[in-house]
This record gives sequence, structure tokens and C-alpha cells, in this order.
Amino acid sequence: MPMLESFANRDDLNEVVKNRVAKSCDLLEAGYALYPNGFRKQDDFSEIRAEYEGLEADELESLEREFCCAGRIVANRSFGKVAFFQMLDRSGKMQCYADREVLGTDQYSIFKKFDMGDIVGVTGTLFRTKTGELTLSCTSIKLLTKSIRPLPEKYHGLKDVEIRYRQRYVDLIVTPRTREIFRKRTQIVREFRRFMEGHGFMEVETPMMQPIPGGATARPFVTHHNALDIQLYMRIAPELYLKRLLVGGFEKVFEINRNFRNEGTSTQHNPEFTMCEFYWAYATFEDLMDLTEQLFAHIAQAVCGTTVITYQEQEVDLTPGKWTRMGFLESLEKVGGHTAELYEDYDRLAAYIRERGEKVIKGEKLAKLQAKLFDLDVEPKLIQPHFIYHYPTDISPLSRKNEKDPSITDRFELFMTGRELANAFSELNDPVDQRLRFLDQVAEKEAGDEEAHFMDEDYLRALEYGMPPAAGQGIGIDRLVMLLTDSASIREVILFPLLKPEI
RNA sequence: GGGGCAUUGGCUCAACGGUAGAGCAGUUGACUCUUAAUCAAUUGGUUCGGGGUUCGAAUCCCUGAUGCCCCA
Repeated sequence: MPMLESFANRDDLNEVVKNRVAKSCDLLEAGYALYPNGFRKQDDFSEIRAEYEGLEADELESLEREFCCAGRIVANRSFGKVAFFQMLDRSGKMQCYADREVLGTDQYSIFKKFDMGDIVGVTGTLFRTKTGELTLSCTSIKLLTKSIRPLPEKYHGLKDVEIRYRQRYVDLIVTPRTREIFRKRTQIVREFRRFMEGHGFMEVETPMMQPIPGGATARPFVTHHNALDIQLYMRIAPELYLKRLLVGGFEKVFEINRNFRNEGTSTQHNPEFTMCEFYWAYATFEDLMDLTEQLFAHIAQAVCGTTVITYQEQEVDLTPGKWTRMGFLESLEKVGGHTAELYEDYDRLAAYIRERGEKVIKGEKLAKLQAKLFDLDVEPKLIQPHFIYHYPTDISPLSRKNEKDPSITDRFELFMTGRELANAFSELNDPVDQRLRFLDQVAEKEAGDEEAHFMDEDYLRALEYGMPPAAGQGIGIDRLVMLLTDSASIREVILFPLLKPEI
């Protein structure tokens, strides 16, 4: 109690909090615990609703059953001797009814001291109100957790996105859509796993702290291991470790986990994000296209109940067989509206890209400029699912070269809604070729490209033992969740997105 | 890294150079079927921080912080 009082006297607290602390003191003095343990909840509101929503008022009345629920008070409409209040549990909301006649004067007067946001346990029976709403009439109400901070306004809810992200716990209490998004996220990951396991893939975990970061073109986070006194990097991709597992003989592996890339944030980038990468021995990138169509359709069907979804008011058809497959250069022509006269003429292409406001770095290869052209004029136009394949070898350091044309690789990226969702290729398993590609990257790193790949001798050693021909793919889980929850920003689908510290 | 917008009570928002206000939440009171309950009364502010202009600044200028959006 003295602690509570000193808490209440802190001068940084607003009136509402002080009031609630004062109320808490009253409750304590009257002999009630503020945070008692041991209440056993029996029933979820959604289960009750599912089972009894269909019953008529008289059928409910003859029901003998007493329910035992717990949750947070999120609305309270009080009359003199009765009150209707809403409770929220993990499954949803339920209207409850408190009646002085039923509860007795003592318990009812204690109930009147409860605030919005308090967590309470109730027992009660079902009835239907005059307006027909299924309601739990309380036979007992017990305070389980006192809340001393006021919840946001009930009608407009929480609109300040900064508070929504920083205090996600409040957002989850008051914003049904937020709860919905994260439930769906869990479902999506679960269905992803189920699909992969159903296709014979084995889930593994590989290092997230790596002495040599590899498998992607990105700047890594650097950290340090004290006992070993070595520099470590947070992984930018699991790729090279998963392929070591192919060498080891696991033919179908996947990992769903976090990657870390030391870059800015945007509506589509968070420094830590979740990827699923999978590797399939004795398959090619073409097999992956078929698998991907099946995978997306499976998840969309399971989570959204349809394979035709709506994203930001655009309809996207994920039905397998309807996905477009198009060559990289072909897409520059057909979608971008350019000809070889532009995209194969280095100087003209460089001039065009500068004109469009993109930088051209001195010594940058033609393929990189073509990729920039693609980003500018093709990617934004790919609304329906498109596999864009045969990327230039120069920008695909881990992909297998095409057998007929070594300037391109057997690689594709998946696009829809104007953005990339997956990257896949037939894997390069020739250790000599891989060494040359690494050396090429090392040269670029030395020339100042901080995103270029590191040399990885152990990975080359693994390839020298022999990695079976294989195809591998990475799918951005956050972007997939954005797609299936119609979210415009990646922060909407990450529980605690990275923000600068408050103070 | 650059540009634009935002920041006012716990929350949602007004006031745009002249006394900082409303609704919800809170407090007090009334009320036995409400569902944004209603009615009456009422508390609560370093207008994001710091500087400046002005007789006077939430408002105009500079600077910093955080967030959002767009670009790189």
C-alpha cells in the first residue's frame, strides 16, 4: 500500500492514472487483491457463441449450464442497479450483464469500482436481451488484474501509427484488424510449413550468427563474440548453409527464419525480416515455378478461402496455371516497352537511367543497368503473378548458367502487385565456376561495393565434395503476409517493427 | 542520404497572429435491457524540445527530435 501511494504521488502521472491508483488503494483496504492468481478460466467467448448463438431465449433460460470466463473489460454501460459491459478474451468480445439482485449488494458495489481495461473473471449463465444479443449474466465477478492506464477512445480507436507500433500491446487490445493480421500471419506460416512438409521437405535450423555472411547481396550487421574474440555477422541469408546440407545428403530442406540486412526501412523493408528458403535436389528452377504456384494457391485457399485475392483494391489471381512466365529481356520489351537498341547499348542505357533519376556508378556492368531498367519500367507494372526468368549471369553470382547461353542463368524472380516476392534458381554446383564468381564479387567489394559477396572457402570446399544438381528458392514471408492481409506497409505485419528509441 | 507532411489533455480532433476548445475516457450525481447508452455537473494543457520575430505565437521564421509518405 505505501508503495502504491508513492506511485500515485509520482508527478509525471496524469489525473486518470492517479485516480485509478487511488481506487486500487480503496480496493486493497477493503481486502481485495489487485493481482490475484489461480483463477481457472473454462470457456472462450467464441466457443460459447458458436454453440449457443442459435438458441431462442426460452431455450437459453432452461439451460442449466454455468460458464466461467475471463478477459478484459472493454466497454461499460452502467445503469443504477444493473450494468452491461463488454469483455474481450483471446477469441473475441462478449456482452456481460451485472445485476445487483443476482450479485448481491457487496459484490455489485465492488464491481462498480472496476475500470475499463481491468481483467476480470466471471461465472454466469446465458440469456438473450430484449434486442436479441446473447449475453452472459454474471453470478460472480472477480478482479484478476487491475489496469491503471486508460485505454484509447473506444469509437475512433488508436490512429497514431507511432503508438500502434511502439505500444503494440495497446494496439492489439483495441484494434481488431491488428489481431486479425497477426492471427493470419501465424496461419500463413503454419500452412507454409504444412505444404513444405507435405512435399517431403525437412525443416532445419542453420546459423543466424555467421563468421562469413553469404547468400545474398546486402550489407550485414556486425557483432562480436567475447569468449572466442571473433567478429561475427548476423546472417543476410541461410542459403550457403542450406546448400551445405544438400552436400551432406539431405535432398529436400527448408528453413523459415529471420534474416538481417543493414539497410534503411520503408513500407517494404524492415532490417530484420522473415524468409523461407528451400532447396530441392534433382530439381530445376522450372520445377520450382510449378511448386510455387501450388504453394501460393494452397496458402491463399487455407487462409483467405480463395485463390483470387484483393490487394490494395487490385484483384490478384493466384490460381495455378494462370501465372505468366516471361524471359528477363523479353519483359524489358513486352512490359517495359524498350528495344535492344536501348538495353544493349551501354551508353544510351546509362543516359536513360540517369534521366529517370537513378544513379549509375562508374564501371557498373551492363547487367546491373538492365536490372535498374527493370526496376524502373517493368516491376511496377507486374500486378498479376509473373515469373521473370533467365537473369543475366553478372547479377546472379550463385545461380547455374544456362546450358545454351552462359550469359544468362536458370534463375527467376516472382513478381506481383508491383513487387518482388521470391527469388529462385537452379543452383550452381560447379566449385570451379563458383570460385570464379566469388573472385568476381571480391573484386567488386574491393572496388567499393559494400553489398558484394564475401569469399567463402568452406562453402567451396563443400562444393568440391559434390553437391547434387538442385534448385532453391527464397520467399519473403512478410511480403506474403502483406499480400494475403491486404497490408500496405511491412510494419503492419511485423509485431514489433524497428523504430528509433523513444527518448 | 534528399524532399514533403504531421506532432495540441489518456485517446480522436478543433482553434491558423489576439483569453487553448469539443467529443470520448476520468470524477460526482440520476437511471433495471444498453450496445458510440442517456441526462446533469465537473477535473485535466510546458500546444514535441530549443531559439528567434512580434505589444502579443499552438499559429510566422530557424534549429533539433520522432513518426508517416515519396525519392535515392
